[in-house]
Amino acid sequence: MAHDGKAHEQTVSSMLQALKAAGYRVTAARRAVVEAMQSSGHRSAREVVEEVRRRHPGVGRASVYRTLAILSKVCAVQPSLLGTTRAHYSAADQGSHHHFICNRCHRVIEFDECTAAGMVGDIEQRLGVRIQGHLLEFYGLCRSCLAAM
Amino acid sequence: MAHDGKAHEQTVSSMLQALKAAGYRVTAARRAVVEAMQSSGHRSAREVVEEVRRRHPGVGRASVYRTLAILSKVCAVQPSLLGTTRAHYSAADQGSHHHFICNRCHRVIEFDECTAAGMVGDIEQRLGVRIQGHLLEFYGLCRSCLAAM
DNA sequence: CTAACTGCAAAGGGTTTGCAAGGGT
DNA sequence: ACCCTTGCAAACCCTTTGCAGTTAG
Repeated sequence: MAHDGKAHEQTVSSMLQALKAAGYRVTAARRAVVEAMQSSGHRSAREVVEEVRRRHPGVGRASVYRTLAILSKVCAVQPSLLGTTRAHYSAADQGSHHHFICNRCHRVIEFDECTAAGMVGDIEQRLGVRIQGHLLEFYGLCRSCLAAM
Repeated sequence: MAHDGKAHEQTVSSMLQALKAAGYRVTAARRAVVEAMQSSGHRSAREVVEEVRRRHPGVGRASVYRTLAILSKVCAVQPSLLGTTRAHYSAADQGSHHHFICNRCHRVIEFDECTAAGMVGDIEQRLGVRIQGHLLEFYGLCRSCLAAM
C-alpha cells in the first residue's frame, strides 16, 4: 500500500492544477477536500465536511466550505442550484423547468425546449418508475461574463 | 377584470383537490400558498414565504413551510434536489449527473445516458453562453413506492 | 519574509418545532 | 364538538465570518 498516496496524487492533480493556475496555494486542507471530491459524485457540502474530517480530523469545517467555494469559482467543481443553499419548489403541473446558470455572476436564464422529455418513456421502462417531472440545469459562463474575461 | 378571482380559483383547484384527496383540510393559509405556487415557476421556499405574506400578512412563516412540505408529499409541487435544503457539489470533470428521485421515499437512482448533451451546442449559440456542465433530475415514484400504493 | 491560509468559536440566517388558540368538517 | 391546523417565537443546524497563529512560495 506504499503507493496509495502517489496513485491518489495523480487523479487529484487536475483540481489542484486548477487551483494553482488561478493563483491559489496548495495546502493540506485543500488537498483533503480535493481528495474527498475525487472519490465520489454528487454530495452535499455537509457530507464533504464529514468525509474530510473522518480522514483528516485536523481540518476545520470552515476550510472545507472555503475550499468548495474556491473550487467552484475555478470551475473544478459544479455547485447545484445556483450555489443557493435552500430548497426550491415549482408547481408540479407546470411541467419541467430549464435553466442556464452562470457560474460567475449567478444570472439565471430560463428556456423551454428540452430533449429530456424524450427520455421519459425509456427511463420509466428501464427503472420501473413513474416520472412526474424533471429539472434540467446547465452551468457555465453567461455572455457578459465571457466578455469580461 | 371582474373574473380574476374565479379564473384563479380554477387553476388553483388541482392542488387543493390533491390536498383534499389526501385527507388534508383546505384552509386559508394553504389556499394562500397554493395561490403563490400557481402564479410562477421555480422559486425558493423563502420567496414563497415572502409572496404569501405580501398578499396575506396574517399567514405565518411556519404554515408556508408546512404547506410546501404537504404539497410536495401529495406530488402537487416538485421539490428540487431531494428535498434537501443544502448546497450540493460534484467534481466538474466527472461530467454530468443524472438522477431519478422518488417523491415519496427519496430514493435516488443514478443513470448515465442523457440527451441533454445534444442541446449544449444549440443553447450556447442561442444564449451566447459557454456551458461547462449540467444536471438532469427526474422526479416521480420509484418501483417499490408504486407497488405500495 | 510576507501575504495567503488555517482552525476555532461565535454569529448569521433560513427552516423546523412546541404550544396554546383557532377553525374546518 | 373534535381534532387538525395555525401563528408565534424560540430552537435548530448548516454555513459564514472575524481573528490570531501558521505556512506555502
